[in-house]
Amino acid sequence: MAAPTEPAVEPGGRRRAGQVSPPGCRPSLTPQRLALAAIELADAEGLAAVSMRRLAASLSVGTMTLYYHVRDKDELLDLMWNEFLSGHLLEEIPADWRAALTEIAQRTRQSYQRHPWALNVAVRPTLGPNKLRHLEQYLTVASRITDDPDEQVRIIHSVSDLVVGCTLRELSGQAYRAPIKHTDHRGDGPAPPLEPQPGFDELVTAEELPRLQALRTAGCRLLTPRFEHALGWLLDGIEAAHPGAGRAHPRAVGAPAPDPGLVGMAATTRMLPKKRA
Amino acid sequence: MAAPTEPAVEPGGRRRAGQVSPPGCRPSLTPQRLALAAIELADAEGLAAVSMRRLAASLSVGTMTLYYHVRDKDELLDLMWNEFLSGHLLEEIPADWRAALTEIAQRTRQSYQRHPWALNVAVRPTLGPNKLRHLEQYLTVASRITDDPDEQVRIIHSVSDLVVGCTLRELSGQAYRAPIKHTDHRGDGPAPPLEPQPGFDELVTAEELPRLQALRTAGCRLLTPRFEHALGWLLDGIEAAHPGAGRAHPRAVGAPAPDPGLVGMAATTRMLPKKRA
DNA sequence: ACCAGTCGTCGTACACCGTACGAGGACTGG
DNA sequence: CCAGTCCTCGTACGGTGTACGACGACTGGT
Repeated sequence: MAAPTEPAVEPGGRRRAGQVSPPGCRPSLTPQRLALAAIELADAEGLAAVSMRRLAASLSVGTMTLYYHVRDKDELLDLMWNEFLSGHLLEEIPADWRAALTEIAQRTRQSYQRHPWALNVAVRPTLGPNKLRHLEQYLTVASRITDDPDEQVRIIHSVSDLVVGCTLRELSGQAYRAPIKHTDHRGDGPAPPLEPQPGFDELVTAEELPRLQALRTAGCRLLTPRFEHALGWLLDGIEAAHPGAGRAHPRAVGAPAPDPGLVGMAATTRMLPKKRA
Repeated sequence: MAAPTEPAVEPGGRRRAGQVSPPGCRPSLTPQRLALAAIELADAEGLAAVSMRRLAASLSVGTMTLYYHVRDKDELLDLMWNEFLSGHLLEEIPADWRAALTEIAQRTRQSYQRHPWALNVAVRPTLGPNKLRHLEQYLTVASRITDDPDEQVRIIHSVSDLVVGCTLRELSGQAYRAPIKHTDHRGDGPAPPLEPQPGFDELVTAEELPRLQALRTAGCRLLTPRFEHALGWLLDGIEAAHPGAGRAHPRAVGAPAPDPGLVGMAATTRMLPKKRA
């Protein structure tokens, strides 16, 4: 309507469509730059610090200027999420599928640990280009295990679900706050000051929670970060379900071992790549 | 200082301590009632609708009244979280440990599906009484697998991590929104309207993402809800690592099967409880 | 040279949020 | 009668996301 050239802006849709920028233009403010600045802010002061005003100020720009490059704050979060996901990508994928899945998983975990705010964004993700690239890497590995596409998806999801769940628990656990008291219990004193594992010791009342009590007396910490065990078990299960999958160093599946704990360790150590293609 | 009786309120600590209520008192407004009303609100209109004003209005009460029963909005969220976790508790725990873990996991999933807002709260959980009860149930099962407390904790975490990760993906996936475009790519047209699996088809550019492209042409949906497979694999791995664990119906671990897909199904169907104690 | 139109920036204003502060009512024990 | 506690709540402050429209710089056509 308004523009003589054809594409430009369609009325109901996005604001700027092409933005291919006639050669000599230096777009000092791009959606990506916004996302990067927002990530810097979130890394430094948490996701709550990422407000449009703060972000604009950190870019020495008016608040409403941001809304020219980004439709919503939601879109800004999507861009942050997409940029964040670039940290999940491997440059090179190991040949052994167990090693490869392990490396992708650990890369993902490191990525989350570097940017803890991403967990809050992860609840509402969009399918961005980096997410697809990440899936592509996962799929590259899964296709070595089976040819069934549905099974590939199941494998991918199971691994990435474990990674996300574990990372979420660990990261949120390290921010544990003062606990709430037993509701349907008479209050037992004015509550002592907090321990390093806050609330755990005070809340476990022994007679109602015998197993937790036993755990406590055994000196077992509830917040153990042993992620490799879980992944090892899952990969063991996947491997057992796909005996035909080519592995560099297959082992006898289900071989009995004297100590159960050592079996878990064995599965874990085996995850390290023993050989490159 | 101010109070003649001893406990009452200590200056630096919580506001009300005992609130044991001399018999005939009907405390029409309790923290739990606040939490329940907030949950009702969140179920109906999402977590964003839970503001102190809206909640107070839904209780026909002044906004600041809430702050007598609750220190923060954070404390309100903690109470909601604790109340939400009561939905994870089983009345009866199956005798078979695989069946028990499966039932706890599925109960947890159902709980999240009923209250999707809980995922946003899950990022910052506190150790409330219901969380402890939930852990206690998990531990009851894990203690049948191994006597090593650390290993028990590892087992519990691996299962619950998988559950949380999977649930998070599923729930956030069913709220997929319009995707963002490839950033470092020339824009390819003004983007068609959205499909039921939004963005997936448009973004997969074939030459850069061959595996995803193959998945797409195979008609494979990316958002498959097959949670049982992942849990089956994980439990297979745990079982293989603990051959001594007493099961009602143990099977030959790692027995080769013709079709890998069917092995997964076999592991899945086996999870159903075959016998009660 | 002029001018229409787009690009990019931004000030103001509005509704909503969490909550600090303090006033005030109801009830209770001395 | 009074002091004290429990409970309620109105007002106000600083924060948020963003709709709206004004404003300058640049550009291509005439």
